Amino acid sequence: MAVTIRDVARASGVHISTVSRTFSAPHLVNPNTRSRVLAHAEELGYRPNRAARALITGRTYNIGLIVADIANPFFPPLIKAAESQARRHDHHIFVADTNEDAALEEEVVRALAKQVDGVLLVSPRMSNALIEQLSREVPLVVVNRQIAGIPAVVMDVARGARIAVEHLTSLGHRRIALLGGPRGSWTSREIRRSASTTARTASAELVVIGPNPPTEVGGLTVAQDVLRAGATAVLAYNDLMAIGLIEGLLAAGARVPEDVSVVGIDDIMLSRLTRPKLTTVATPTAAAGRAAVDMLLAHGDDRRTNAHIYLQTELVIRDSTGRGPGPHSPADPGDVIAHGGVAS
Amino acid sequence: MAVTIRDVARASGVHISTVSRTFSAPHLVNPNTRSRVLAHAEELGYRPNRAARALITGRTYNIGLIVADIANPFFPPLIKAAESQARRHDHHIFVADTNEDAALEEEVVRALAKQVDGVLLVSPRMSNALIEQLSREVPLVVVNRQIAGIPAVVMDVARGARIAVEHLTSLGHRRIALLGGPRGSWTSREIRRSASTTARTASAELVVIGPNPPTEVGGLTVAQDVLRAGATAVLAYNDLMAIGLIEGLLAAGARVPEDVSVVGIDDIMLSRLTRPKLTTVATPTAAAGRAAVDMLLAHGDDRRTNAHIYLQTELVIRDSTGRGPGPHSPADPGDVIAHGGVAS
DNA sequence: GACAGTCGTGCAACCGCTTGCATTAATGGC
DNA sequence: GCCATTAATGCAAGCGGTTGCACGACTGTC
Repeated sequence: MAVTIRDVARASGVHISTVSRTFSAPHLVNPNTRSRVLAHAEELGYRPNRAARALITGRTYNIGLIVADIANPFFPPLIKAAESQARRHDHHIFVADTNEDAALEEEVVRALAKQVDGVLLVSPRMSNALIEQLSREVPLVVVNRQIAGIPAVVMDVARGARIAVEHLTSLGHRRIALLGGPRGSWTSREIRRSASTTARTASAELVVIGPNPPTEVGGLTVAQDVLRAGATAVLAYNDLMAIGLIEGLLAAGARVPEDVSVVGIDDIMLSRLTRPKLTTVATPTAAAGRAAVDMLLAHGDDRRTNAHIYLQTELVIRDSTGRGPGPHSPADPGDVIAHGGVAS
Repeated sequence: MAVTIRDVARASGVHISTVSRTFSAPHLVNPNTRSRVLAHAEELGYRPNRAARALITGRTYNIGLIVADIANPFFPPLIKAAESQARRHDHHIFVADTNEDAALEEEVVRALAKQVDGVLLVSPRMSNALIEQLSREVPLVVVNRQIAGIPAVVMDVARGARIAVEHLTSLGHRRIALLGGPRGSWTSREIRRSASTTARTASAELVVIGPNPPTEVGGLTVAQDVLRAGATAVLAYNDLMAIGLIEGLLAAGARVPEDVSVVGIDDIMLSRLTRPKLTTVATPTAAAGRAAVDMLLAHGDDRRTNAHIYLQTELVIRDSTGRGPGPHSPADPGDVIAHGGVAS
């Protein structure tokens, strides 16, 4: 049915190895022969069968991309960027969704391992030990996680959280709630660590609420907890939770930002469109997707490198944050950036 | 490096064909042998190489999923549902993004054709003729398009558009703008056709503006055109455009819905969160993703079937629509449904 | 004109697995 | 106790490519 290398060879009157070389080692074949073969290949609509090629070369030209939840708006820009970058290098992308389930992550990596050149693990929920083990079975690049010996692309959320908390304390907030993310999230731990340190430095209190599911509902359901805790400002694990929280706060009769200030993280598209518009820490998701693909393709088979790429985050101040009860200091304009560049 | 069928055969003391049958035709092997082989396979961490299997069986257990724009919030729920349904049947999903480019669609289908069992073409921008031609090279299921002989999953946007326009005319709107979608979109044509007929029946005027890019910016930039056209109500090709339009209208000093009513299509997550909350036609995207996968797996190799699955759409009335200048009739409560079920 | 070097091509093994056929052993009917 | 079945396994070809090696035809050198 499908046209194979043999059909092209027959049509061109050469051996299949010559056809093969025409595509994978053109310099080895006589220019005349080459153009004749190419003409026949074109005419017949021949495309090399990648699976067959992979069988012998070991390179599939496929990449696995594993995310916790495709429908979480944080991921699509990353997926899109990764896919486009991969295709630029003639690779295809398998996308898999693990529903925030660590066990499923492992299973999917294993299932994909044989048919990809590597796997991009975005915001994994697995343990470090398991990731290290898997990286022995298939080249891995993790995004939003730091593990010694595993190539990684990390967005500097620690800095983002610091600046967000500084923003809040400078507005006079003295009691800040932190909405934690899902269990197993490295990012969530980083945020917590950094926010905690920063709050202490500014002699503000940090009340941690969580872990929570990283969704709108996750934010909505803790609105009461936030009010009960007496916090006048909140830093949420991500924008979705922040937006859900705002909904919950408004429903409970609290005003945002007059009564409670809310800061999200990620700067998803949504955040510009809600009312009030969300103040948030922008993370360069598209850049992360591209960088992760580049890293995977660059490192190829030499696993266990210490290459880490750091991407900068920035505070985008919109309408969901305002004055708190305490004295406020003038904001440092250097930290406020409207549109983000990327540093490595 | 990787463990192959030979390693398992050696460990179990049987021929590789017995190992092969243990996995692909278990009834042909003695239960004792089978469990011994399975034990050794498990111990060694053996997983059959799918590429090698595909080479001989012709089945890859992979599916291609091609969308115009992963970052457009309409698609992720569909991708997520398709991926999960595919995995339920032990298939993996290649996701490709074509940036709304018809030529790229063709290229991607061809590139993927050899390594998938079929391709899901979601909201394709290609011509029917090209789709028919491609369907001869690889099994195809189209979503949101009707082509004779090609299996399809279509959301009944015609009915959705009809009910949306009826909603507007019953509120007293007599001059309605329709924001068209991208060139090549079957859905856009369906909406236009249906809206046009419905408007005529209600003796309202329909002003078509477009084609437009199906994005927030696409809606934002035509706000002036809408006002200039003197329309008091708008039906947009999708929610993203509707939301952009509302932004544009508000920026231009028009109130929504007091001065202009706006209806979107899709009911993306965003639409519940903007202010005003968007009235929109809900399309069952997740169900479409599942149905498309089921269809592809069911039809297998018998291309050219006429199987079409129709999914129902529903009007969700929120806050972006209100009274128009003309006389209004009471809304038909039967058409107003808050949460959607799915019919086939 | 003999010889070494280069270039272009063919040959055949092989990647990991499936599968039709052959082979062997065990079973049951008479 | 013999023969026909049936069950379980082995054998080997082949899926569509790639690649090390061998070989023949030129080329240039002395």
